[in-house]
Amino acid sequence: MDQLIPNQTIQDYLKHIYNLTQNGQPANTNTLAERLDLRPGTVSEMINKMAKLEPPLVDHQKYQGVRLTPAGGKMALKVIRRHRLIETFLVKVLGYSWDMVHEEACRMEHIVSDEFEARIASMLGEPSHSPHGEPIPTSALAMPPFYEHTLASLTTGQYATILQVPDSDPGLLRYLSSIGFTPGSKVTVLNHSPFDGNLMVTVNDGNASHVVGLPITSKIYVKKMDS
Amino acid sequence: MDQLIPNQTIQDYLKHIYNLTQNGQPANTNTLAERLDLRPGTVSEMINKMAKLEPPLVDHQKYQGVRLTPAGGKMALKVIRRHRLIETFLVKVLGYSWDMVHEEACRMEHIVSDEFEARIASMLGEPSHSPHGEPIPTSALAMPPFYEHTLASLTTGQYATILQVPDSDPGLLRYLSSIGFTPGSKVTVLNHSPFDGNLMVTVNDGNASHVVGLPITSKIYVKKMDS
DNA sequence: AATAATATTTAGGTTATCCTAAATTAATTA
DNA sequence: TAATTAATTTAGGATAACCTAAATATTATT
Repeated sequence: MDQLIPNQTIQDYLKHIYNLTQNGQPANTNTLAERLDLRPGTVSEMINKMAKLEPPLVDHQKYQGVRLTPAGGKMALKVIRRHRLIETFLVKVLGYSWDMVHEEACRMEHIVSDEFEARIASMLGEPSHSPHGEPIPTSALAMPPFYEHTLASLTTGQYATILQVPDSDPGLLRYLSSIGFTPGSKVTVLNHSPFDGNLMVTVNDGNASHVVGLPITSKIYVKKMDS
Repeated sequence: MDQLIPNQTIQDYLKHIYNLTQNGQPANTNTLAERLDLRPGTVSEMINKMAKLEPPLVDHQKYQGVRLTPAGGKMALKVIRRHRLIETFLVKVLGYSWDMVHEEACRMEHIVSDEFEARIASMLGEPSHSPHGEPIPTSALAMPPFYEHTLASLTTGQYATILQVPDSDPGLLRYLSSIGFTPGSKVTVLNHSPFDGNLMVTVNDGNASHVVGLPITSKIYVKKMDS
């Protein structure tokens, strides 16, 4: 399996294409370029190269965006598994705070061995989710089902348990933990503002209430509870 | 400190120049090329570039070999510290066998953060030596003194405690542990053969004896005991 | 449907790191 | 010391991954 994994650059492309195609749509060049912090021309070139590898890692017809082939999908899941296992490892074993693990995992994911991956997974008890609640593909590269509902879909009076928060913005993660928004927390919507989408919520039935906007609530996945 | 560390290629040059200049002699291009698995022309070029960085990392006059500058020496020690800390971590925390850690450490040493280095060092109790007995520079980058005597310097009847074995050859490491040659073991020389340098030894006063040649004994450092 | 706006690709160029092979310098031997 | 051998450097090139800017295709708007 190791020898099938291509270089770091391509691994990053695979990860981002995977994320961008989760909605069923192909990933487009510009969005990919933005995520990778590269210029569109560079991405266009590399996509072409990835489509010509043997086996091809992506499906691509000119101007029509890009999708992962089965081979590309496997490799993407392998990288994602490593990333999330490493994040979990850094928090649980080395005591990192959850806002400091993403960057470190982004570097480590490309260079650790299968051995390292297997050892930390075993030490952690084959975890199914990262500290941010992101699902970890199994060692057979099966991805757990995605969560359906975001916090943004709740309305006044409803409550829910937080399942997953976005992992890559340290400032946001520090803010979320400061208001108690961590996987497992129960949030109750005191008020849903229909025009701007803001939610006023309490966490774990506490006294403090917080107003949180759509850019945040639309990226937090929850399990809805009866209300 | 982090921003002073140059890229992976240069880190590897620094490490090898450090090792090759321990005897007081400058490192020469061909030896360096061999260690780095590159062609001499490539090394010559890169040495030149490293000498022109600001601050320069190496001293070099044409045809006269290369030495580290104080800046280069610090960086070399930083990389060596990381390498040996990571080896220790892999053995002590993740349960690797000592023959499997070198390669993994060679990749990890270039990408982990100061944070990672500090956390594993603290978790391990600021270790002074790797599992192979190699000294670990302190966080202030002070290198413990080198060991003076190798196993090859013992003669018939002498005995000694093993302090350090070479870390990078997995096959050799498996052989060494199979005969009990690990740091802390006591070896007694039953016979020293003056022509070929072979030593016949027992380990920890056991029954079995082993004949070990110069290529091995000259790379194992020991503490001589009274004989 | 024609035009304007946007997205994508292509063309030509840069830099880092490697290579081989030729040229040069240093070291060794006759 | 001259000639030979060995080590080192230089010259010229290759490749991967990036860039900018121009060209082209698609999509949206009038």
